[in-house]
Amino acid sequence: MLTRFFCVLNFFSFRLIIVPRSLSLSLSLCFSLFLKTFHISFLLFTSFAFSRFPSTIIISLSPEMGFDDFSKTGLVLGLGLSELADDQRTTLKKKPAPCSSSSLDFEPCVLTLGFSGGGGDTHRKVIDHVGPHHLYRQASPHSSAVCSSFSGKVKRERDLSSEEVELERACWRVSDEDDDVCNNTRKKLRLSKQQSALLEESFKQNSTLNPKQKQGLARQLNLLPRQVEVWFQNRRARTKVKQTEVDCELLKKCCETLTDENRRLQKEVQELKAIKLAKPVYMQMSGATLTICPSCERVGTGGHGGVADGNSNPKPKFSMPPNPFFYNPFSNPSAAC
DNA sequence: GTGTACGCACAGTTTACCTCA
DNA sequence: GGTGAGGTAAACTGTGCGTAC
Repeated sequence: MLTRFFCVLNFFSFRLIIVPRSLSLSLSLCFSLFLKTFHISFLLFTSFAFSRFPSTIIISLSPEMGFDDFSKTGLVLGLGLSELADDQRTTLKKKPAPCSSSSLDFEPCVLTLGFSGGGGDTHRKVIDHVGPHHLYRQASPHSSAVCSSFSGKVKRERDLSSEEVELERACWRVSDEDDDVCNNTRKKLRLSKQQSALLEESFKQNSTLNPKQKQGLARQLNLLPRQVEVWFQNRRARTKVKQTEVDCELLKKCCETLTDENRRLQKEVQELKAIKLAKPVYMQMSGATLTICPSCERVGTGGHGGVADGNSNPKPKFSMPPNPFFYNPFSNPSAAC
């Protein structure tokens, strides 16, 4: 229904305009909160939030203010309802939205709050973006990160039609830096060798940073504290992965050693069983101590020659351990591996 | 004691960028 | 030189935990 009618609703000083959705575009309703001199006027205007389009083009339809007024510095609060294309639905199914509408296939809530900068020096900062199923806290330090909260879901949907590309180009283009905002690209920082070396050095000293250290390091490296924080997080993760790989290799070796040991012991058991069947007299010898030579794996009651040979040797050269021996690779890894 | 807000660390994921066949 | 595969690492998201109020 919304796609077929143009509806204007007046509420006191507010004007709500519902614009028909065209092509694969979606409709969003945006609230603009303008801070003017000592009074606040609310504007309600519509915007198109193209379903395949990460940025929201806001068209001011206020009777009191034109687009120029809108571009003045102020707060912009946008609330959008965007209908999803089929492929987007598929994408979203990967991360099911608890509040998704099954019948309308609307992203139930797209809320943005930010500053609308004026003229050629716009400094917009999206504070929060409430997506269809979660709240994004926008903490990215870059101006290019203004749209980065959209980058996760929306960037996968960047196969825009030519029409939409043209519209995308028409979006806020204020400075070179903000081109990234329009293009919705996430520029990736590449740390210099010096920066990496210093970070590594700091990491060796301490794998975690307190806020003061973080600030100091960031200043020293000419980076943002957030970037230093992220680097340390990723570095810790890499360390853990490496350590896990080392542990895995160790366990593999232990497993191999234990398998060999098990094979040897089973063989030993078989031999003992065979000896028991062949010479049951051993078991009838009172006071005799059954011993095994670990090197030649022969059974005896005393000396290395096996059965006591008549020479009274009070102390056998080898004997079974008094208690069963359970190997623990963790308590004694070096012995087995 | 309980609820809330905040900060931090971590696991997992995404993605820009690089290397190499 | 162009290209795709795979790897690396910066950045992001969600979650859990501790702490202060």
